[in-house]
Amino acid sequence: MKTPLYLIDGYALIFRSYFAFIRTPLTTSGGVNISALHGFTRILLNILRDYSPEYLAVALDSRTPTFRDEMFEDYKKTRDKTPEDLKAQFPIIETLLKEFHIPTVRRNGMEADDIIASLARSCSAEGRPCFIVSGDKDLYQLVDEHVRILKPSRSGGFEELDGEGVFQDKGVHPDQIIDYLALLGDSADNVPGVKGIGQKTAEKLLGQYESLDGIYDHLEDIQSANWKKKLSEGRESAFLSKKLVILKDDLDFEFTLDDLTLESLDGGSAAELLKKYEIQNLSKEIQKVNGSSPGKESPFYGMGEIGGPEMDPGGGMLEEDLSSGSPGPGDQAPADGMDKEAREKREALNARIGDMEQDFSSLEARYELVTDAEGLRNWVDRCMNAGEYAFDTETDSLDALDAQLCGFSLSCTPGEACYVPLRSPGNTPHLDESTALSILKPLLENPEYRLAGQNIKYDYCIMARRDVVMANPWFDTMIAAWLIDTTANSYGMDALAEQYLGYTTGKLIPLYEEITGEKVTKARANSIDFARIPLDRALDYAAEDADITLRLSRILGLYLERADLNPGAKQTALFHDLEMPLVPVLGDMEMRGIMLDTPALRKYSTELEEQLEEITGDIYEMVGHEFNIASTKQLQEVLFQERKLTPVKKTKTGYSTDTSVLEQLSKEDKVPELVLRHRTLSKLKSTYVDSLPLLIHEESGRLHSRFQQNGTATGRLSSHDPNLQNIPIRDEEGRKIREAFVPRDGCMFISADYSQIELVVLAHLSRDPGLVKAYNEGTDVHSLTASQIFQVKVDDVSSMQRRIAKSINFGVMYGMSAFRLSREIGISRNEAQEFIDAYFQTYSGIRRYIDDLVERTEKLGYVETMAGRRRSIPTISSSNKNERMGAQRIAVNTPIQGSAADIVKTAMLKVDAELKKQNLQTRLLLQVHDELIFEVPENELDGVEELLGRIMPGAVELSVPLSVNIERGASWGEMH
DNA sequence: CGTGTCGCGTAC
DNA sequence: GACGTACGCGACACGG
Repeated sequence: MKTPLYLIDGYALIFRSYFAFIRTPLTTSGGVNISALHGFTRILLNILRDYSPEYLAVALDSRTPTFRDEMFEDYKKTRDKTPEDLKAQFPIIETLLKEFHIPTVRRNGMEADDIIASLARSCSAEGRPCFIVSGDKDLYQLVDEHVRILKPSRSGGFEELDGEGVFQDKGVHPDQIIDYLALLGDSADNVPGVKGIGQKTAEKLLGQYESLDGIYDHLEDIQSANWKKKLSEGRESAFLSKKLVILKDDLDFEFTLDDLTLESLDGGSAAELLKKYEIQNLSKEIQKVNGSSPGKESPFYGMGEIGGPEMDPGGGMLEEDLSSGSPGPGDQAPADGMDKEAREKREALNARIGDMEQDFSSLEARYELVTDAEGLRNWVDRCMNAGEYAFDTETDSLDALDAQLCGFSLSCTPGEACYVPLRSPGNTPHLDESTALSILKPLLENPEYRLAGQNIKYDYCIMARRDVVMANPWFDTMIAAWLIDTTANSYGMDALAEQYLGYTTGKLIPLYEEITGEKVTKARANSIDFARIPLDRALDYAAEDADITLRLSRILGLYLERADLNPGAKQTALFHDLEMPLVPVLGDMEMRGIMLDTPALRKYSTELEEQLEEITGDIYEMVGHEFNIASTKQLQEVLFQERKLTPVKKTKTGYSTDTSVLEQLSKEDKVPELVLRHRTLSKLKSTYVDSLPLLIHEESGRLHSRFQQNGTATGRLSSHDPNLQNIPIRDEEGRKIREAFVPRDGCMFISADYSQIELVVLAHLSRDPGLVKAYNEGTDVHSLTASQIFQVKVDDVSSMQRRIAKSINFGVMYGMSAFRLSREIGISRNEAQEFIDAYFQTYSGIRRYIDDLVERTEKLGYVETMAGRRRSIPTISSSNKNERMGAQRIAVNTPIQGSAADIVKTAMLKVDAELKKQNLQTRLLLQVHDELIFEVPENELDGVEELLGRIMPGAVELSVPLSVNIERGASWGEMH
C-alpha cells in the first residue's frame, strides 16, 4: 500500500469555522474575531494528530476569477460579501501555514476544488490512497476506491466517507453526485439546479433513473405530473448546473509528490503567531509539532498574478411583497343613513384627529435619563398631576415570568419622557430596583391615575411579580388597535406608530445587534437583554417607547370614539368595560399556570412509542421497504404508485392523504388503516405528551400558557406556549392527556361550560320563534331539529337523525354547503340540499336573519357582535364569487362566534370580581372558549359551584336562557 | 443552521 | 372550490 496523500480544502474549512461560531464568535480580548483562525488550525492539528500524514497539501482558491465565472455570469453571485472580520483572517492563516511549513497549492483561474480533484485523480491513477479533508458536498463526486472524504465532526474527530458513506449521507452514489447537485442546485454558489426539486426528490429520481440523462430520457415515465413539469421547465438549467459542478480534474502540476512532504514542519513561529492571537492551547500544541528533517523551504505554487476581487457582492434577492392594501383604520361609515348631526360630529372628530397628528408631528422630543431618587420622584409627581401617563418596562426576556427588570420609562406629556435604568452596562450610577419601585408604587397602584401602555399584560406581570399591582391599566394601545381593526397583521408598537402617527421608531433588534455583535435570530429575539445597551442609546429607545405609547393612546382613543358614531356602536365601552379589565385577569391566569402530572405523561410516552414502533414495523413489512410515514410526499408514492390506490382528492402540491382520504382507502387496503393509527398516536406524542413537559416553568413547576387577547379576528382568546385550548378530549387516547392536568394539593378542579353557547347566541340574534321556543322550553334542540326536518315526533327521532340534525345546526353557523354536509354524513348532495332546505323552512327566522345580515354587511362593510366588537369584511362585495361566498360565511359566523366570546369574557370578569369580593382562594386557570376551569380549595367547592351557577348563566341578558354545566374533578380529564 | 410554507390534526 | 376560529407539529425547500 502506497503512502496516502492528504488534501485540505482550505477556504471551505476556513468559512465553515468562521460561521460555526457566528453567534458567539471567538475573539481576542481586544475583540478581534479569530473564529476562522482557531477553527482551521484546530482541524489541521487534528489531522496531524489523528493521521500522522507524510504527504499533505492545503488547496487554496484562485485570487482571480475562475473559468466558472466566465461560463455563468451569475456564478456565486448570491453570496454575501465576505465579512470583513473573516477576510482579515485570510492573511493570518496563510502566514501561519507558511511559517508552519505546510505545503499550500493555489492556481489562478482555478478553485481549490479543481486542484483537489486533479491531485485526487492522480492518486487514483497510481493507486495511492487519498484523503480529502472537507465538509463540502461538491467533493463527494471524487470518492472512489482510493479517494475518501474526511469530514470534520463537531466533536473534533473526522467522519470517514467512502462510497457507501456518501450514499448513507446523501442517498446517492459518488458517481451520481454531479447529477444530484445539478438537480438540487447550490444557492451558496448560485448554481441554479431545477427549481422545486429538493434533496428528497433528487435522491428518489436518481435512485430510479441512475443519472440526469436517464431522468430526461425517461421524462415521460415519471408518475408525478408535478415533478415532470418542474423537470421539463428546468432542463436547460439542470445541464448548465451540471457543467458548473463538475470539477476540473486534469490540471498538470510542476511539483512532485515529494514537494508535499511534511518533513520540515516547524511549530515554533506558528506557535508565536497563535500566542499573539491569544490562542494558548493550540499554540502549545503546535509548538510541539516538528518534521523529521527541518530546513526545507515550504513550496508555494501559483502563477503569481495579483489582484482581482475575491468575491462579488451579492445580488440580494427581494422577497415578494406580501402586504396588500388594508382598509383604513376604523372608518367605514356608510355615506348614507347618517343625519346631519352625526356627520358634524364625525367631521369634528376627524378634525381633532388631524390636529392631534399635526401637533405630534411637530414635537421636538426631549428625553431625560433619571438616575436618582429625586429625579424619579419629580417624574412621579408630574404623572400624578397629569392624572394620565404612559409606562413601559425594559427587561431581558419577553417571557414575563423569567424576566429581570432592566429599567422603565414614563411619559405624561407627548414628546417628553424619561428612562429610569436599573441594570446597565458600564459604571454609570443609577437607582437600584427596590428604591425605584418604592417610589413608583404609589403611582402604579393608585386607580386615580390612568395608565397607558403597549401590551400592558406584560408589564402587569412584571410588576406583579415585584409586588407592585397596577391598579388602573386604562389604555392598552395594542388592544385598542386590535378593536379598531381586528384583521391587521401587526399590533406591534412600531407598526402602530407608523400607521397612526406616521412616525418611524428606533428599532431594537438592529440596535442590539450593533451593540452586542450578535445576530438576533427569531429564537433569540425572546431574550434580548436590555441591560446590555449603553445608557445613552437605551435612553433614546426606552423613553421613546413611553412617549409614543402616550401619543398612540390619545389618538387611538379618538379613533374608538369615531367608530362609536356609527349607529348602535359601542367600541369605547367594549374597550374600557370589557377588554381592559380583562387584562389583569388574563395576567393572573398566566402567572398562576396549571400543574401537570409529568410522570404520568412520561409513562404514556413510552407506551405510545412502543405502539408506534409496532405499527411502523407492520407498515414496512406490508409495503416491502422502509420509508418516512410522516412524510406526506413519501406516503403518496407508497399509496398511489406502489400500491396503486386511487387518489380521492388533491392538494396544492399533490394528492391528499388526510384522514378522510385514508378512511376511504382503508376499505381496500390495510396500509392506510395502519397509517391512520400511526397519525393519531404520533400526533398525540409529538404535540402533547412529549412537548408539554418541556414547557414547565422551572421556578413554579407549572405550565404557564399565554392567553393572547388580540389573537383572533372574532374576539375569542387564543392560547399558546402551550396551546391549552386544543388539548384532546374526543378519543379515549387523547383524554388521557387531560388526565395529566391536575389541581394542586388540597384543591379540585371545577369546570363550568356554557352549553351550546353558539346556538343559543344564534337563537338570540335571529329571534327565530322555533329555536327560541325550544330553548325556553328546555327541549333538546338537535332532536327538535331532527323531528322537524324528518317529519317525525320528537320522541321518535333516531340517533342517526339526531346526528344529522346536529351537523346541520352547526353547519349553518359556518355557512356549510350541501357538498360538505353530504360528505360529512354520507348522503347524496341532493339529499343534503333537501335537508338544508327543510331546515330553513323550519327555522325561517334564521334564513331571514342571515339574509338581512348579508345585506347589511354589504352596506356597512363590517359585522358586529353583541358587545359592539367589529370586524370589517371588505370582500363582501367582491366580484369574485368564491371570495364573496367566503365573505358571507365570515359575516354569518363572526357575530355568533364573537358574541359567544363577549359573553364568556363578561362572565370571566364577573366571576373574578365575585371571587375577590368574597375573598376566596379559588382561581381561574383556563378559558377554553365556552368553558372556564378553576382550581378550588376543597372547603370552597360548594360555595364556588353555587357562585358559578348564579353568575354565569346571567352574565348577559339574552332572550333565551343560557345554561351552564358545572362539574368537579381531580383532574381535567375527569370532567365532561 | 435558521426560516418560511405546506399538509395535517387537535380544540371549540 | 366546497364550514368558521385558532396553534403547532414534522417534512421539505431554500438562502446564507
